[in-house]
Parts: sequence; structure tokens; C-alpha cells
Amino acid sequence: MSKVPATQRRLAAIATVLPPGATPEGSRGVILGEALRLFAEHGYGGASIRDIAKLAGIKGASVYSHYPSKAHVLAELIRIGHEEHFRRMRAGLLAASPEPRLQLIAVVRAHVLAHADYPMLAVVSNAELHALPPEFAAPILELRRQSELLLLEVIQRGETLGAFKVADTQLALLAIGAMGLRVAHWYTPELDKTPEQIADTYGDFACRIVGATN
Amino acid sequence: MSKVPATQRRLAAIATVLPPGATPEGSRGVILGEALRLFAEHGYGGASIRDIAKLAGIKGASVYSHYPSKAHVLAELIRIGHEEHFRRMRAGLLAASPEPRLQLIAVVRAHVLAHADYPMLAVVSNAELHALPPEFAAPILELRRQSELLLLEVIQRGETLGAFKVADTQLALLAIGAMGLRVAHWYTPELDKTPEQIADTYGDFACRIVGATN
DNA sequence: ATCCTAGGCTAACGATCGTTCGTATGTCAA
DNA sequence: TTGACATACGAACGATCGTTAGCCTAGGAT
Repeated sequence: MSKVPATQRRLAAIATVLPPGATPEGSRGVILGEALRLFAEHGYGGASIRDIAKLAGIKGASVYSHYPSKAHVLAELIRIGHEEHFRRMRAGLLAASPEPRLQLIAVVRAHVLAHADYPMLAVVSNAELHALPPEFAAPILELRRQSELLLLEVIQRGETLGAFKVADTQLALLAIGAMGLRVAHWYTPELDKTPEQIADTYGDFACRIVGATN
Repeated sequence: MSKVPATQRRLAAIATVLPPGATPEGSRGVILGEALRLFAEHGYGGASIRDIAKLAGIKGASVYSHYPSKAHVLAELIRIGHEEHFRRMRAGLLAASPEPRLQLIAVVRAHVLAHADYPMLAVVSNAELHALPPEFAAPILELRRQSELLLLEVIQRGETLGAFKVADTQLALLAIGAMGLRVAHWYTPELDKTPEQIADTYGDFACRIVGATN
């Protein structure tokens, strides 16, 4: 497992952080955390069970006392990532005032903060989904669809109410989603911008994209 | 090499297209094209030399008559991708009127069209850079820096001239870049939107993000 | 005191990896 | 006609892959 130069890495973040409550106890949790780091840095195919085990302080065979297969480890990570993302999006919308503009800001903020708070989880969730055995992917794809639908409905409602003026709804959705997705790749706490600042600015960008009347 | 369900794929496009003039003749070109498809679908680590060779209609060992190593194949693909991207960005800027707004539109259009015209190349160039041996990566990282700088300078010039009004230059740069990057993942010719339409709309989005006065 | 269990270990399985070697074949220049 | 070269091949190299089997040990419950 060779180290990759900083400028060449898939993401800038160093810390492997999992949502509170999502980390299992003991070795199971350690394995999950180290797998997260290696999958994020080198991809699912580029990280071996023995690599993960070594970082976790055990031998490769011992991993199978905690997970039935390498794919199960990836599946758990991606599930945690998507659940946390959807949970935040829904909570953000729920807490927002009904004005379309404030709803959009709330959802975009949640989207961005999820990617800044858990960059490694976001990178793995987005970039390694294709490596999941299809039977593991189905519930995750449904969750992803829900998150996307949530943002879409906010935009459509804003249009219907005449609060937004956007050339192409679908393209606006994709553009706003993309902005947030990439945050996971470049965000690091060493930056002179807090996640809050980024979320605020991106919320403003989203409003501009959909032509929100302030 | 198992097939991945459509909803789970890394990108929507099917055709492996390389820029005209960039495809070598004979087997060398066929190998490059099939490697592009497999690296895009499964990642560098997820595609083997024998997989590539089988699609190219030859045996694994024969690949080494054309490329000294698997890494050289990836390096050539990523080099082509970055060169095409930078070439288009620079050409777009060069052909644009000096008004900041038109410059921004031109550069964003080039950025988006590069990702829609060569989705597989873009996905590989962006998602597999970390798999390149560092000695191969250096010139490519420089090219990437140049493309980024080009967009940055357009935005900064617009601000200096008072044509743009953006909260955070760096974040605007990252957001606009991200929008275009993701196009490679979802664009497919089967869509009911042409690359031109997408490029136009995204150019408009970019102008809104930087608060361009029309 | 004894058993059970959880969680480590070493060793090994068959498969596949990137790559090398020696060889065969077909084409074209001398 | 000969020789050189480019391109293909089968076979095999050592390394590493995910995974399994069997064993050992510490700790808690009976």
C-alpha cells in the first residue's frame, strides 16, 4: 500500500470520521474506520483485506470474525454515508420556513455540510458504489433517489409558486448537486474556510442558479 | 469482469470516444479504447490487463508489444484527457470577446463540452489520477493547474473590472468546476438534451454564480 | 473447576494479478 | 531468396488476492 502524493490524492481530508452512533464498538469499529480511509484513498479494488487489517492492528483472517466479506464492509460504509446524507437533508428541510428560498438554502446547506463533515464517507459513497454487489446496492440506490427527489421537489415548488425562475429544472438540480458532491474532495479542516461558510456561500450560489427572488 | 447494473454505473455513457487524432493506429488504438471503457466502468484496479486484451481481441501478453506496462496505458489516457480539456478551454477563451461575461461563458462552455463529448475520458482523468505512479502524474498535474488557473483568471478579471459580484472567488471557481465535472457522469446521447444546450445553460448558471451583470 | 464463547492466530486454498520469456508467423526491404 | 522486424502466441514466474480451516487463549458464566 504505497502512499500517494498530496496533490494526487482523491480527497484532501485526512481524518476518518464516521457519524456519531454509526461506529460499531471494538475491532468492528476499527476495521470500519480503517477500511473507510483505504477505500477513500485507493478505491475498493486498490485496498486489500490485509491492508485494512494491518491498519486495524490485526491479521487479515481476523477480519472475518467481524464481517462476512470485504463487500459487506463496503456496503456498511456506503449505507451509513447515504443514510446520514438523507437524514440531514430531510431534517434540514423539516426545520426550514416554508418560503422556497429558505427551503432551498436549508437543503443545500445540509447537502454541503454532509460532504464537509464526512468527506471520506462521501467520497466512498459516491465513487465506489459501482463496486458493490448489486444485491447490496438496491436499498442504497433507493435512498439516493429519495435525497435527489427531495431537492427536486423544493426547486419545483419554488417554480410553481413563482419564487424561482430557472431555465432548466433538471440541469439546475444536477448542477447544485454537483457543487456539493465535490466539496468532499477538496475540503479539509486546514482550509481557512469553515464548513458553515462554505454551506452559506453554496446556498447563495444555489439561489442564484434557480433565480430565486430574495 | 461482471457487468454492473445501469443505475449503479459510474457513468451513463456507453461509447468509448477519444479525441480525433489522439487514437493510435491498429492494436495500440484498440487497446487504448478498450482500456478506457474498462477503467471508466470498473476503475484502474478493477480492470485487468487480460480483461483489456480480451476486449481488444488479443491475449494479455500481447498488450506488452504495444505498451510497457498497465500504468503506461492509464497515463496515456489521462494525458490525452487533460490535454484535450486544456486545449478546448484555451481555444474557447481565445475566441471570446473580451467582455468578462462572454469570456466566462466561453470557458464554461468549453469545460462542459469537453466532459459531454468525452465522458469516459473525463471520468478516468478525474477519478483515476490517484492510481498513476507519481512520476507519470507530474506533467498532468501541471496541465490541470493551468486549466484551473485559466478559469480563475477570467473570474478575477471580471471582479476587477466590476463586471462580477461574487461572495468568494475560490468557492465560485470550485462550484463552477464541479458543475462541469459531473456532466461526464450523467451525460449520454440518449438524453433529450444536446451538449450545446447543457453548455449554454451551465454558462448561464456560471454567470449567475459570479453575479455577472448582463 | 469446568465449559463456552469471542476473537485472535498461522497456514493454506485456488484464483488472479502484472509481467517476462521464448517462439511462431506474416510482411516488407534488401 | 533471405533476413529483419513487428506482432502475435502459450506457458510460466512470483506476488497477491479474498477466503476458509483449524487451533489457541483469555474471560465470564455455570
